[in-house]
Amino acid sequence: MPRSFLVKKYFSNKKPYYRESQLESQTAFVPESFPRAELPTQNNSSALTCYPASPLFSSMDTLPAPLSPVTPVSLPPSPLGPLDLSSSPFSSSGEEEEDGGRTSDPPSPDVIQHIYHCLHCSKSYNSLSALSHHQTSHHQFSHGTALQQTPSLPTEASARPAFHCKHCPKEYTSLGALKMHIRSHTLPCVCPTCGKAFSRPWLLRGHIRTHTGERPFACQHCNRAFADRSNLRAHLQTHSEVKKYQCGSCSRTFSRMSLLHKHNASGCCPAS
DNA sequence: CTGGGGACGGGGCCC
DNA sequence: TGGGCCCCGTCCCCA
Repeated sequence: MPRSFLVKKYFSNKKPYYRESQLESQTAFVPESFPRAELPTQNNSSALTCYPASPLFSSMDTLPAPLSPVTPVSLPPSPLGPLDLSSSPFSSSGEEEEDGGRTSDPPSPDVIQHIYHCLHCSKSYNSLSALSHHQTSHHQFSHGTALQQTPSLPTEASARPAFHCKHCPKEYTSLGALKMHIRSHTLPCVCPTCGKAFSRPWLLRGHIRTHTGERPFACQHCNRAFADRSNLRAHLQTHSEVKKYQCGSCSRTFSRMSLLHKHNASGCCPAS
């Protein structure tokens, strides 16, 4: 089960897998559908090239105190109006970095959109007033019901803000989560050896181990060592009599979820 | 086909 | 608030 607690996934869960052939073509691992995720290439020859403070996020860091979408008063048309992410280096021209202070450019509400969801139904609105207007219909309706556990009058607190990613359909309940997610599109951390880009520095460090051969995670039970802690954890399962993932039908255990899935797919548990 | 390893993505937690 | 790390998970490859 994915641990995507905060994200709604509307499309395939298939994750990008970067083949060796893609590594050879350094542009291949930047999905073309995300044109902003262009790799900074000029500094690739430097030691460890990572751009955690890319102008994109600098822009986001300079956000005014986040205007809560549930603020009951004077909600601007775009809660993130001053935010201009279009001036990121991932836009068509990095020269537009200097554009950060310009006010002529409209904000980019398509980068981060605040959507006000009705808690009573699935409808969404881009303004609190529209949501409030809509929710009056629920208010009127609830008067005729016996439901008393929730306030019949819609409150601002019931308007749940959502932060939408421009690059994909995902939405998040916090700006921080969205910013973290956006890194998976911008891929600011670039391997100096092969040019492969990663969303986070520690992912890059793990990748660099594939070049250096470093394996800091040693198994206590055998002489194997791993570059990745998760792989060590999976390996430790092989030393266990009773493995972590158990078939619900035959009680057979497996070291990995994927093996259990394969087992189920093979027909042991057709019902489940 | 199965089991295991390699590589990596991503959200949550902690500092 | 952001970075580092943890944990869980997936996908692919190979023996």
